[in-house]
Order: sequence, then C-alpha cells, then structure tokens
Amino acid sequence: MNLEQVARRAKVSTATVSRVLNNASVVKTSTRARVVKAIEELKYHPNLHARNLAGGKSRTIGMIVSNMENPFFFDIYKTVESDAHVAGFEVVMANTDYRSEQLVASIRLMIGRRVAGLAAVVSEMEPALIEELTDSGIPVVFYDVGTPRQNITNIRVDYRRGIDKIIDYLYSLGHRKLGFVGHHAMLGPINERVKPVLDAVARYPGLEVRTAADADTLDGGRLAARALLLSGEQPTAIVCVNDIMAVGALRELRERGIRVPQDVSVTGFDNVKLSEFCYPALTTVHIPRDTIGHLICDTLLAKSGKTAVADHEMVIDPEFVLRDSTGPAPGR
Amino acid sequence: MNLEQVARRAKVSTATVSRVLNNASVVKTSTRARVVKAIEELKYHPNLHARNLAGGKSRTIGMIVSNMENPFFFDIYKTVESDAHVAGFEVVMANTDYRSEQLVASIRLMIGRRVAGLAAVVSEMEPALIEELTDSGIPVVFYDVGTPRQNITNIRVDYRRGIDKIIDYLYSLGHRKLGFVGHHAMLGPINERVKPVLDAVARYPGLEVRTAADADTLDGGRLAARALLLSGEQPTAIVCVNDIMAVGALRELRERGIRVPQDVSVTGFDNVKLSEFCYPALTTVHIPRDTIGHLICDTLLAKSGKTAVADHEMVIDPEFVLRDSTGPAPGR
DNA sequence: AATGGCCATGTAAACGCTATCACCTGTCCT
DNA sequence: AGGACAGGTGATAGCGTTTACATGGCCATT
Repeated sequence: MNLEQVARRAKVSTATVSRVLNNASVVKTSTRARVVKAIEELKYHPNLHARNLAGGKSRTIGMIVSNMENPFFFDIYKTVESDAHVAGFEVVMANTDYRSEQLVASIRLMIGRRVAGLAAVVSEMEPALIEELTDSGIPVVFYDVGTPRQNITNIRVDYRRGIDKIIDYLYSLGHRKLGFVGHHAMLGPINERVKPVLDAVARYPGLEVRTAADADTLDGGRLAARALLLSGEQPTAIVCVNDIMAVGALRELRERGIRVPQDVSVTGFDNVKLSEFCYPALTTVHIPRDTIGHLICDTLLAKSGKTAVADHEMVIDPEFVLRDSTGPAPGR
Repeated sequence: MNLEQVARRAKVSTATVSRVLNNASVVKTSTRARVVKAIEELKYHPNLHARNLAGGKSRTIGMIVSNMENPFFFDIYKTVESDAHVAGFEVVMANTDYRSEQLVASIRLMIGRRVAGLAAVVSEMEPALIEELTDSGIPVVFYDVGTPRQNITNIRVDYRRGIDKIIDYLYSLGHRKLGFVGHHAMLGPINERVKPVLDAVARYPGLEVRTAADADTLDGGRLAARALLLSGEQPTAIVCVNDIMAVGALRELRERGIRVPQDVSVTGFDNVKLSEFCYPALTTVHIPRDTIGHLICDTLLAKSGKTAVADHEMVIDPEFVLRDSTGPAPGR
C-alpha cells in the first residue's frame, strides 16, 4: 500500500513511481504504463500526509466561518471552493458557531495543517490570535474583522452604508419607531453592527430604535422579534441584521396576526436566496458573496504564488433591494 | 518551527517534547514546564502531517455530502461534528454537488488523508467506488445507498413509508391528481425516490401522478412546480421530494395566485427547520437528522476503536408532521 | 556495598513520500 | 573514434513526528 510496493511490482524505483504520480513528463510512455497498471492493480492511494511532509507545500486552503447554518457563509464557501478547485487546491472548512474557543481550536488546526492560505469569515477575532496568524506566515484574508498586516488582507463590507440606505428608506415612508434584531455575536457596548444603526437613527429627528438580540438562526430571529414586540411600544418597522433572522421575525409577526408590511415593515440584510422565497419577500441589502469569494481566492492563491494582489484592504458597497416586506408606516 | 528547535531551547530531546505534546504523564513537572515555555515562546505548532505519518493514525473522520446547500445535510454534519469533537476527532467535509466526478475525487481525497472513518451521505454511489472503499479498509457508513459489507455500515430511512403516509393522507382529503417534484439526482428509469411514489399511487383507484425534476434548490423546486403547472391538468396536490424544493414550489404557486392549501396542497420531506418558517408552514415528514448523525459517529468511532456497533444496517422510520400547507381537495 | 527496579530522559529507526544528484544509455557532432 | 549531450532512471537524503529501545540516576531491598 505504499510507493515501494508499487515500485517493486512495476519493476522500477520509487522515484519513478513518484514521477508518474506527479505527471513529470520525463517518464517514458511504456514505463509509465507499467506503473499505472501496478497502481491500479494494487489500488494504491498516495498518502497525502507523507506527500505534504516531503513536499513542504500544501495545496489546501482553509476557511473558517462563524455559522455555516446561515446560507450567507455557505455561498462564500461555495465560490471559494469552486475557484480553488480550478487552481488545483482543496479547501477545508471549519465552523466556529460563534464560539471563541472553537475559533482558537480551528485556527490552530489550520496552522497545524500548514494550509497554503486561510480565509477567516468570522465576526470576532482576538488580537492574540491575529498575532499568532501573522507569525505563522500563512497568507490570511479576514472578512469584516481586524486590520491589514504583513500577510493579512482585509475584505469588508460597508455595513454602515447598507444600514443607512435601509433607514433612509424607512424614514421616508414615515416610520419613526424602529426595532433592531441582532445576534449575540454582536453584543457589547459599541458594536460593529449596532453602532451604525444607532448613528443613522440619531441623524433623524423623532426617530427612535429599540434593540434585541438572539442566536443567528431562524428561531433566534423569531425570539428577538418577540422580545421587541413584548417590551414597550410596538415598532412600525423591524430592521434585522440579516435575512435569516428576518425570516424568523416574519414568522413571529405572522403568528401574532400582525400583517407585513401593512402593520409592520421588516428588512433583512445579505440578500440570501431565501429572502426571495419567504413571504412576504424581503426588502434587503445585497452583499455579493460571489465577489467576496473570488476576492478571497485571488488573494490567497496569488500570495501563495507570486506577487501580492491589488491592495491589502478592499471594501464592498452593498446595494439596496426593494421587495414586499416594507411599506408606508401605518396611518400615513 | 519544529520539534528539534523546541527541544534545543528547552534543553531536552525531541522525544520529551513529543511526550509533552501528547500528554504522556511520565514527564517530570519541571521539565514539562520548561518545554511548555519553549513551545509558547517559539509559537510552535506541531505539523499535523508529520504527526499522522509517524503515528499512523488519524483522528479525523471524513464526511461527504451531496448538497450542503440543503440544511438537511448540514444538520447531519453538525451533529456528527459535535459528537466527533467530544471524542477528540476532527471532521473534514466534502460537498459533491451531485456531481459524480466530484464524488470520486472526494473519496480518493479522503482515502489519501487516511481518515479514521468516512460517512457518505450521498445519493448515488457506483459499485466500483464501493469496491475501492472496501479495499481501503476504512470504516464507512453509507446513508441511503449501497449495501452492508465488510467494513461498511448502512443507515437508511424508510422513504417508502414516509411517502405512503403522505399519499394516504392526501388521498383521504380527496386529492386525485398529484404532482411530484423531485431532483435531478433521481432521474433514470426506476428511482429510489420516484418508485415509492408511483407504487403508492398505484394502490389507489383513480389516483394519478405527474412528475417533474430539477435542481435540489429553492429555484429548482420553483422551476419543477412551474413545469408541473404548465403541462397538462393542474394537480390538486404537489408532493415534493424535500422541504427545500417544496418552499420553491410554494413561491411559484404564490406568484401565480394559486392559494395553498385552498387551491393546491403542498407537502415537503425532511422536516427541516425552514419548513416551520415558510408560509404556509409545510406538512412534511420528519427525518431525525440528529439520530442519523449520532448513529454515524457511534459506528465510525466504535469501529476505529474496539468492537463493532449493533448491526450493519439500520433503518429509520419517518414520522408524519401535519401543518398548514395541506387541506381538502378543492370542491370537496 | 552490591543488586534490582523504577522513573525520567535520550537515541535512533521508522512513517511514505519528494527532490537532488548521479548514473547509464544512446545519438549526434567534430 | 571520442566526446558532449540529453533523456530516462535509480539511490538516497531529507521532511517533522512518534515510538520502541537503551541509558542513567536514584532509592529500596538484601
């Protein structure tokens, strides 16, 4: 089951078998045929660990995401994987579920695997970990977190602009009492996701917002919406941190007999496929996951190859998408 | 960045460092402390490839799924991963997207990685591949495909019973013209998924069914439903191969102004979380993904350990779940 | 004081590959 | 005829670990 046995059977040296395996074209056709035959007869599968060890290089890129359950992350993963395959790379994925111990474990794992590049599409990242990654020398792309460094490239979405577009629109429809549904990963005094909402709200006279947070799932969205509805005055619009939670909110409203958008408007974020399929279809903001995926791959593969790609930081401007879940504030 | 450097720095041999890394308790506390210090100072991360090579064992289990986009697969993955972590194993996932070349590549990859166990949750599997896996000696669990062998365990869902329950119910509500929405992976003369539908239909006098197939996605469901609606007489009920496609179908009906369930009933399969959150909530059949995940892990981890678990084949009986997407046939 | 054991550690041989270098044939030149 | 050269192949030294096996203290036993 190893090179040597194949070599013996094909009556060549292990070096030659290795050449055949790696498509080095120097092997004579007849020899190659003998080797291939031996490989098949023995059902030989090269040991990837040995290969990586000996070769020193990895042809694998790692990707760490916060919550694969949210199609947003999967969409990115999918385009990264497909780009990577084209370039002859594999990608191994790790899901942290927003747990920071899991993040640490995943990063260590990826370093241990000596991946050729690492994409971290996660919402939180401690400085110590960033340090660890910097020192590892592995090319890294962060999405939405951290700052550019030596071997670290950043891709971020102008979340603030997206929120502004949503709030502008809702304000223009007469909404004055807003609710914001976020997820737990964004708790804390001043959060990347909540702050823009608060700031946008502050720009308009008479505009108010209350926030609630829960898990980044359908159920979480539902629960957060319920919390909003149960505490204080009913908002006329609920702004959600992403589409999944918005779909959860939609259900809570429906079951309470609150009509969307007649009684309450709801907005999502990301423009995940599901946002078109839920009822009513979500007004949301489009984040181009495919672009993000391509950017990640280009960066990682270019770095592991020759020169650095464009810049160390790129920001994406999201686009407003109007659908059926929003309408004029009631009584207007 | 390797064992030797750490050893040098801690003034011990590489063997001792290795012992520290592997928690062998024979190391004197003071020595251990020195080594740990050196490891941290050097930010040393053991090379997993070298480890696997030298150790011969892998502590990684592989999982291959057809379509990670469908939450059904993700749910299984998630419980497998969590069980595996508890046992100190990693899991690497591969997504085939229903492409058989990709399946072949993924299997080869897993064998190359010398995984400690492999879960194949895919819809098609050529005999040659099964052969390859058998020979590899890796413990394998198949979901819904193949037959038990030497090192192969099977888990299957009694799909037929699930379908029977759905069709019985629809028939009792007066439905006589059915539509079936399937996905491409199940094309071909007699299919595992279509056959039970045809058989069930054949049992009832006056019951008819037309089928359509498309991709296993929200869009696919929508398109397949459209095909059903556009060709021939409008069915009074649409049975879908899974929840995702059913949600797609729901949208198509909604946009055509066809009311569910007043005009047309719709059923799903799997009882994915989304089936509660779509509108109307889907009548479906529950497949316990967590049970499947546990079964997979138990089997794989037990095998790689000591004795074999229970049997070589286990079948799961799905449960009918009544919600709002089904009702009496129109005019009855 | 010599013997035996047991702990803690060191030495070195795998593990299965890749990659460098050396070697051997022939060809083709001069 | 004698080299230079190139294409094809073999030998072998790593790659970074783990894991026997060997070694050396040190204490308890006789």
